[in-house]
Amino acid sequence: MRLSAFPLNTLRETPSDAEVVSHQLMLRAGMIRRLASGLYNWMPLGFRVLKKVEHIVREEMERAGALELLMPAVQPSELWQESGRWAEYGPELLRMKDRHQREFCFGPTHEEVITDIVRKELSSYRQLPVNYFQIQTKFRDEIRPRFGVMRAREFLMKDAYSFHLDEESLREGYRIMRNAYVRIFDRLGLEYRPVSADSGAIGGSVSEEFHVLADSGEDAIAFSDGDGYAANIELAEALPPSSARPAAQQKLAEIETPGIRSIAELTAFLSVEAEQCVKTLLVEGDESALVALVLRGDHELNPLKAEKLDGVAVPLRMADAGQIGDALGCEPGFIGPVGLSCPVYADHSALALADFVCGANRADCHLTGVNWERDADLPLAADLRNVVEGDPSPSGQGNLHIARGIEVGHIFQLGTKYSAAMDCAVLDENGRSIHPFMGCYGIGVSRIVAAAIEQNHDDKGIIWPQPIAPFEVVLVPINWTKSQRVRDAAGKLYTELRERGMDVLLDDRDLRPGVKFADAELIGIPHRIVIGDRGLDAGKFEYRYRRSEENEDIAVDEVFEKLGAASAG
RNA sequence: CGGGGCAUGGCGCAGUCUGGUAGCGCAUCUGCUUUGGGAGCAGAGGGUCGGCGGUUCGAAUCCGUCUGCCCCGACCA
Repeated sequence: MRLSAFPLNTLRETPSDAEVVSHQLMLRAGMIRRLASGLYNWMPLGFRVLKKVEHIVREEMERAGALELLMPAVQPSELWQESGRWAEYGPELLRMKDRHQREFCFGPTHEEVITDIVRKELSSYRQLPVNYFQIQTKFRDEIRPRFGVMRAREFLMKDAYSFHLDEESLREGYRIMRNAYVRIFDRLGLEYRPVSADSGAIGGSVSEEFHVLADSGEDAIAFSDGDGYAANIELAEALPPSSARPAAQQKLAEIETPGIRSIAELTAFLSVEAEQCVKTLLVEGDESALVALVLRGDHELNPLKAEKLDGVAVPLRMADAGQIGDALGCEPGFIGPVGLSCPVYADHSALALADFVCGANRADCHLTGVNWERDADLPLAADLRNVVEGDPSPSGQGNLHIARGIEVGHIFQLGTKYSAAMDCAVLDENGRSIHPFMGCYGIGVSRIVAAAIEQNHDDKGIIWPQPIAPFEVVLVPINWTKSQRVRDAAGKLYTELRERGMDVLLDDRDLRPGVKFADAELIGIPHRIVIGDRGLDAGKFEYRYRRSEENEDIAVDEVFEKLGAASAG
């Protein structure tokens, strides 16, 4: 591509409403333009990247034996009524009516449609297993779209659905998809991790997410330094402390703590460690009005774990100040486990404390020297907290570390939820009708583009991994308009590189070199070759790798070798 | 949905408090000079100041209303 024929609208200034670096750089590089909240135009430069990601995903899906098809983005409500999700799915589902007042939705996912296809098309176990996939625009009406295409409402997704005669076949199909995902993310050139994940309301037993590691990631993941254990922090189990609870030493005392509501304020006020304090959260119960959850002061509640406790309402709802006032006669900020009449769960770590500090269930008062059994009834023990850096791994090997990740893929063993609800059946070898076991496998194609930038950028701009770079190499001729030799040399190199199948960008604009360098760095082209009279005198081009700080003079006939070697590495 | 904020040329902003008919930087266009890290000079184009209504001799500015967008809220015990 000649840049003189490619409108490249780069911005020197950062648009004010872009918060994360990928969003800023995608706007500055002219890859995307916002159309409305959560809706983006993919400009030619950005679309090239999107297509490259899509291409790798498609190739590996096909290699794994999946069959590509295309389902409508708009789906009739009837199918969603059948699965029960028309009612279950909240306002994230964009619903609409056609001119005959029939209800439709813009598909956020396609389990219903694919199940409908399979029940109509397949009738024998001989046709299983099968895996269908599509790469298609999805819409989810996010509460708060943000971070550009990272959390957009409309986005490009690869979704695949497999159908199996039995669970063993499902596990095999899942394993094949998992391997395909590993190949995909390897090929994309990203640092990533597959982690165990919550299968949530969708059901099924096994589910893994693929995360691109980046400090700005919205998810926290925990992984062990002792073995391959890795899990979303939502799921990572916190093991109970190995040491027994120490004996009580202090007496119970009530102290005045006017206006001291948070653990941070309490530790400053009393000069105690957060680890010696306990916080008591009240959540709504499904039978009793409220349920108390007790955590060590330095720990965070894991809402997913709390939701799974008997007696806790789903979804988890924190009690508000009014409910707390009615039940305890005090405000939030002064709650403690002593003398509570509602069901109480305590995290293992909180339960292992002696002589701890907690709220007194009276305004502006806390208790010190509190001990379980002596002062407060022994609560039910549970794992309630998020794991923290250094916790022992639940795998029994090593300690946990916490990293941040961007979820770019999610694979599930679904089971028969949809095939049963929608009565999708085939005959098995005994002539009996069975509901196939299903797996589903998603990849956020457009999100991968943003995630790649989050992981690969510097203060000058994007640094594309070569497999998804919009162009692999940029040629920067110096003094293009005036120097015939530069034009000849650059033109020749451009043609030769293209003949070798490379994506080449020739910056033939009549601009000063500084502008061209800055643009090339901003849009993140991995390889740069500068062609100038100065170098041509010596029979050399100047080569620079995007990640490098230094130039390298290479002989004219070394270019192909250089780029070949660089692309291989 | 609740709280806060913003809306002025393609982008980033000033002007609003204190009403007098719109300005700066970047970008764009023309000419000349310049050509190894976002050039210089000279000139030019582009804005119903988000919409509607009101107050006023006069509104970007004051009042009301609507719309759009952004941020925070889901860990407070």
